[in-house]
Amino acid sequence: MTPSRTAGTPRARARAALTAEIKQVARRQLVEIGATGLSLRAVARELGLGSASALYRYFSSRDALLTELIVDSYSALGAAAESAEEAVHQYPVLVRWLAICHGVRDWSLTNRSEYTLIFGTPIPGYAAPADTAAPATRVPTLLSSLLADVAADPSVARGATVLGPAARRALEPVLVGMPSRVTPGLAARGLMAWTYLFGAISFEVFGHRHDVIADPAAFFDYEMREIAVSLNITGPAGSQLHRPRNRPRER
Amino acid sequence: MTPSRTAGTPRARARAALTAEIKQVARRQLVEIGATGLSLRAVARELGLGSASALYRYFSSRDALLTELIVDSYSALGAAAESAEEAVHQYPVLVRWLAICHGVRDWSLTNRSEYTLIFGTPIPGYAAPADTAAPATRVPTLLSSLLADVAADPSVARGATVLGPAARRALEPVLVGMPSRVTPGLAARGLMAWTYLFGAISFEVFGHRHDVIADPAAFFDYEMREIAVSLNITGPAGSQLHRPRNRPRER
DNA sequence: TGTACATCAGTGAACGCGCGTTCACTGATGTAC
DNA sequence: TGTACATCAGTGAACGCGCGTTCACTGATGTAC
Repeated sequence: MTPSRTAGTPRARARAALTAEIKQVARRQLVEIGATGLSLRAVARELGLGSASALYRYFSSRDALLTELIVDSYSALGAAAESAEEAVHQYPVLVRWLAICHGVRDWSLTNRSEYTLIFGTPIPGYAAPADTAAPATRVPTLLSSLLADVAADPSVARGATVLGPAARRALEPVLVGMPSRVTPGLAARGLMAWTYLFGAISFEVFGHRHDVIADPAAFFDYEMREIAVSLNITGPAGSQLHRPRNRPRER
Repeated sequence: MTPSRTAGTPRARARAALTAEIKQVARRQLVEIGATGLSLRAVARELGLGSASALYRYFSSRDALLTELIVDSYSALGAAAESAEEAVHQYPVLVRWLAICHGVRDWSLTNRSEYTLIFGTPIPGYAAPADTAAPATRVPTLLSSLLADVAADPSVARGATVLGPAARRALEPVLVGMPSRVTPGLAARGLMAWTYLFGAISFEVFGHRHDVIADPAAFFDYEMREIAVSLNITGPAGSQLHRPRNRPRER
C-alpha cells in the first residue's frame, strides 16, 4: 500500500493499480452479464472514465482483457488448490485428496463467474491463445503428484487395475506427462477423478443440483470419499483423527 | 408431408411449418453465436422475412423462443436416451446402462449447441419457467428405473453400500422420488453415475479433453464400464456376446 | 535548479454496426349467411 | 355460388438502446541537459 513497498515510478504504480481495477470491475460484471456480454464501455462507465477508449491504454482489445481474466482465473484456482493441499501436506493421502477437492469447490463457489469463465460454455467467437494453456495445468499437475504418492505409498492397498488396450491407447497423451511410478490403470482412475471433481462442481454451480441435493457440502464430501476409494485411497480407520481443523465435518 | 396426413386448415399447417422453421434456424444460429447472442432479427433475416416483427406472430418474445428450444432439447435428449435403452431392453443391465450412456453421448455430440443450451452456463438474464422442469427429468427417470432393475436383479452381486447419516440427509430429495427397491446407498451411486455421465460429456463437448484423450469414444466406453462397476453392475463374463450390433466395439 | 522536450493518460467525436419490441398498416385467407 | 365481414400474416418505420474500435486532441507527468 505504501509507496516504498511498491516498485516503480508513481506513473507505473498508477498504471498497475488501474489495470488491476479494470480487471476487478470486469470480473464483477461477469457475474451479471456473462463473458459474452462483457463490455468495455460498461467497464469504463463503472470506473468513472469519461470514455471507453481510455481502456485501450491498458488492454489492446476486449479479447485481450478476456484472456487475462481467464489466465488469472486458472491461476487463482490453481493457487487455491495448491495452498489447500500444502496446509495438510504431511497428512495421509486421503486427507490431501479431500483438501484439494474442498479447496477447488470452495474457490469455485466463491468465484462463480470466474469458474464459469474457464469451465462453462466456451465463449463464441473467442479463441483461447496459448497463454492460457500453462495455468490450466496447475490442478492436473497437483493431482498427478498426488497420484505419484498414492503409487509410492505401500500402506495403500492396491487392487490390480487393468486397462484394456483400447483405453490405454486413448489415454496415451495423459500417460506421457505422468510420473513414471503411476501405472496406466491408476492414471485412468486419476483422470476419472478429475472428471468427476469438475463434473460435480459444474452441476452445483450451474444449478443442476438445486432441487436434487439438500446439503451440497455434505454430499460433496461423501462423493469425494467414494472417488478416493476408486483411486485405491482407502482411508486409515483413524482418518477422522487426522482431519485438519478447517475441513467441513461430517454431520 | 401430404396435406391429408397433416391436421388442420392450410393456414394452420403453414403456421406449424413456419414455427418449426423458425426453431430450426434459431438452433442453427446457436452454434455460431451461443444462447446469449441469439437474435430475432438474425433469425428473421435468414428466413427471408422482411421484418423481425413478423416473428412475434409465433413467439411472444425472444425468451419464449429460448424456452421452447430448451424444452425441445431436453425432450430430444430424453427421447434419444429412451430409444437407445429400448433397443436393448431385453439385455442384461450392463448393456442397457451402456446403451443409455452412448445414446446420451451421441446425441450430445451431434447436437452440441442444444446440449450447451441445457447443460452449459446458465443464460444471464434468463429465468427458466416451470415448463422446462418436466422434460428435464426424463433421463434421471430412465436411470431410476434402471437402478430399480439393478436392485431387483439377483444375479447382480451387491456389496453392502453404507450411507452415512449426513450423506443420507443430503440425498433426501432424491430418495423421495426413487423406486422403493432402490436403497439409499444405491441411489447415491446412481446420482454419482448421473453426475459422472454429464461431467464426462461436458468435458468433451466443451473441449477440456482435447489434448488429453486421443480416442474419446474408446475412453468413454471404458469409463462408463468402470462407473457400472461402482453401481454394482458387474458385467457377465459373456457380455461381449450380448452386446448389440450398433454399440462401439472395444478395440 | 530551470528549461525544453518526450512520453504517456485520458477525452470526445465519429464510424458502422447491432439489438428487442411496439404500432399502425396492407393484403391475403378463411367463414357465415 | 356469391357477397360481406372477420381473422390472421407479414410489412416497415420508429423508439431507445447497446457495442468495439479508431483518431486527432489536450494536459499532465517524467526526463535529459
